[in-house]
Amino acid sequence: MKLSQLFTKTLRDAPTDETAINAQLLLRGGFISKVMAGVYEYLPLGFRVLDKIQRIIREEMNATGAQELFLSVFQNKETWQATGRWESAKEVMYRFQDDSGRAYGLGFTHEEPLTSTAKHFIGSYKDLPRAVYQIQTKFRNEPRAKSGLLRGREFLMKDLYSFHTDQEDLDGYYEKVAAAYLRIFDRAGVKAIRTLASGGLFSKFSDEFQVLAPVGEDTIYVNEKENRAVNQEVHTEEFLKDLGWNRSDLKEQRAIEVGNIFKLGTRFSEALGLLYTDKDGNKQPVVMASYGIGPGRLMATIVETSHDENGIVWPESIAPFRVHLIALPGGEEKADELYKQLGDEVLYDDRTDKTAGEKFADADLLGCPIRIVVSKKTLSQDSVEMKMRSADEEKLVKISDIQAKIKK
RNA sequence: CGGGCUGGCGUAUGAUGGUGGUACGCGUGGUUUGGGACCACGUAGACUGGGUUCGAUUCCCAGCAGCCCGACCA
Repeated sequence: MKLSQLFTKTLRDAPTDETAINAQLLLRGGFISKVMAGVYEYLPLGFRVLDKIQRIIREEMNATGAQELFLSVFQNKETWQATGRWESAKEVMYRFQDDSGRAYGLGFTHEEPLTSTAKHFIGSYKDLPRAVYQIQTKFRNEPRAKSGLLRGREFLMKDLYSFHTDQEDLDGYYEKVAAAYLRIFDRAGVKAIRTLASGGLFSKFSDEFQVLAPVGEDTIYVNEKENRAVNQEVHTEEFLKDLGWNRSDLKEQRAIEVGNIFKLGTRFSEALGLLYTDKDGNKQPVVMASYGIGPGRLMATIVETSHDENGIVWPESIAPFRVHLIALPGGEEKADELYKQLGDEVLYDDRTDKTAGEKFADADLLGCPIRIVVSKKTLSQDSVEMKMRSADEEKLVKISDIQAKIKK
């Protein structure tokens, strides 16, 4: 991609009404655009990052045996009434009527519609287990949207749902997904800590995946030896005793919840009549679990945990481009040539009306892992300059060696 | 939902109860280029409603919007 052709531009100053680091840097870089509180658009650079995050998630979800699908945003009242959540969730669910008076909701989660759909296909123990997931826009009437992409009213969610004959089968798959989650966060360049938390409406406990950051909304108590934690909500003497942990071993930290997994039991299957026939011919409710990750929140979390005073430092796996190529005077022709050779993962600053300083500042802000500068100076030594975004030092690399140097 | 702060060109910011500047951006022309260029000309702005006042962008009230703290957070 040539910077001279890019849809967006960078901003020298961050808008003053955003204080969260992720919002400031992503807005300045032109990764996202704000529509209203808690509602953001993903622009080309941001969309590339998001796409890479989603690819990682899809790979790991598919590896657990889950199948991708795509449910509807529109929710019908009757399905939600069956579980009581048309009423109990009315504060978080956007609801409205069309001109004929028919009521609709917008999905903030999909247990109800999916359980309802699953009834068409799951009727026997032979149909179990199954796991399906989607990546979709959710709507949630947040009383207080905040912190850029971290808490929005419209946001992306990867939601996975699994269906099992019994608790034991569910437990096995649940642990498989927990391991997949840790791999996802690791691959995306953040250090997530599996954290015990309360189960909300669904169950006694749930597992959250928390990334330490001052902007985080959660307070967790980290057991560094085990790389586990408990959420403040369940930080009680008797609970810690059950875990065999001492309060003195735990460190209080602020953290961002990037994932959450729940054992749902039979709450939804019973309410909506998702039953299967077991080997003995008896009807049994299907045992379910659900598993969420917010790709946009994850993107924001990465910015919160990986930046410096000049801009974002993207992990290689999810950077919008692998290489940021800069042409300085005298290097234009050679830079054009390199741009054609090096392929799709290059953001090429071919602008002729910008100074070197501005190009460097933009490269730092946009945060691609490898910066390559081509100028008269470097070409006089038959070289280009190469600098990693995460490092301070640059070095000269012979033109003939570039291909090999930027390979993963 | 309770509390606080804020509301001005696209962004940042100065001054101001008396016809609104500056920087960046953007446009045109020219000169430039290794860490946020230079010159000239041009472009573009007071959230909405009410009140006080001879006169309100400025003061007051309400609404709306944004941010922050708290509550809430399948």
